[in-house]
Amino acid sequence: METTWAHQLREAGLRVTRPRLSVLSVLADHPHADADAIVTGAREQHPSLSPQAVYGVLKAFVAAGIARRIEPAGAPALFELRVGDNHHHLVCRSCGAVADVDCAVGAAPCLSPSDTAGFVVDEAEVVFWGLCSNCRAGDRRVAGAAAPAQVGQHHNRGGAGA
Amino acid sequence: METTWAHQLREAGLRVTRPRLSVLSVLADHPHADADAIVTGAREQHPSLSPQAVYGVLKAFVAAGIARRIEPAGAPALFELRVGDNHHHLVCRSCGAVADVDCAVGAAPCLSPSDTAGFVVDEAEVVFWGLCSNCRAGDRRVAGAAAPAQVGQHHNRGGAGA
DNA sequence: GCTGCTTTCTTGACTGAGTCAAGAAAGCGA
DNA sequence: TCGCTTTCTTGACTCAGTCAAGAAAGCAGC
Repeated sequence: METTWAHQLREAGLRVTRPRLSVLSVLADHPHADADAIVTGAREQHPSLSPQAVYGVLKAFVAAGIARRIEPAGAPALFELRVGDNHHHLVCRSCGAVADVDCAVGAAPCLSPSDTAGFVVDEAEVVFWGLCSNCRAGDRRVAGAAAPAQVGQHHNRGGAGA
Repeated sequence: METTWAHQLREAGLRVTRPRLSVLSVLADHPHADADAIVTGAREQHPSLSPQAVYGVLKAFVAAGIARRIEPAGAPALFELRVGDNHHHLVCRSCGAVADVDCAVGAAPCLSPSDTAGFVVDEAEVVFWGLCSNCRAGDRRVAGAAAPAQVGQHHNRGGAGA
């Protein structure tokens, strides 16, 4: 496994280091982890890892196109390895869980705003807000509680709706 | 004009105060202003206004449904008075300018992800990233710059392109 | 128009996410 | 294995936004 990561890093012109491999494996396990969760996870393999190193690693990954940064309103940035396909996200208002959705309405649907106001659009980012199945069940009791907690691991690739 | 604002505030069950009227008029002039810009603008009418007061006012407005808060990735939150219609936004990667777009593909298109992964979706938020006409003109000189960089502080507000 | 209660604003301290910089450590090519 | 370059560690810092307590202002009733 790590051999694969190492290969990917080299492909991207990055050096292969323990922190980077740790971060990659955390991202593979937790597809929508925030920086803090990544630090925690990566420390299992590399206990001395500093948060700043993780920020640096993530920035390098994003710059190299290995990872993608998503920033749901009101929550810290999340990172995912799935890049290159134009997929979107479902975010739970209650627990902050994030799930992937393949492009919403057909081919590259979202790239067609009705009026571009002179903009040249190169990407459409869609966030679907709602409640995940867990919170729907729980929310009847808790009603509104549960802060924008972190990163449900629940992800599920939608079956290529497009 | 201000009479209208006052009326709207009362309708929403809020007291009519100078800070609130100032913020409302700034929002009317600058449809996608961030908190800082609002403070600056509102101080023209109310020089002693504190940033915290503005945060409080904005929070009250959002809670009352008078204003809406939008948070493009990598930029401070923006506020707009246009609420109640499900419109979306065009954001310029280079200067951070924001323009409104009416709902993208017909009726309430975006509310139909291909696979909801168990989520109950109640809102779809769409952000179109690209370059505004100003930056396209300028960018030919600056070339490669304007990477997925961070939505600089320069907002060019003003009528937001449109 | 005045009084008193309640909401709102001002002041100041604080939190959390993320950045910047300098020196130490580690990776890679020869 | 050597030496150069990149990356990591440590620590200070910025910026957006929140929290709390007391002062000021708005509104309803008289």
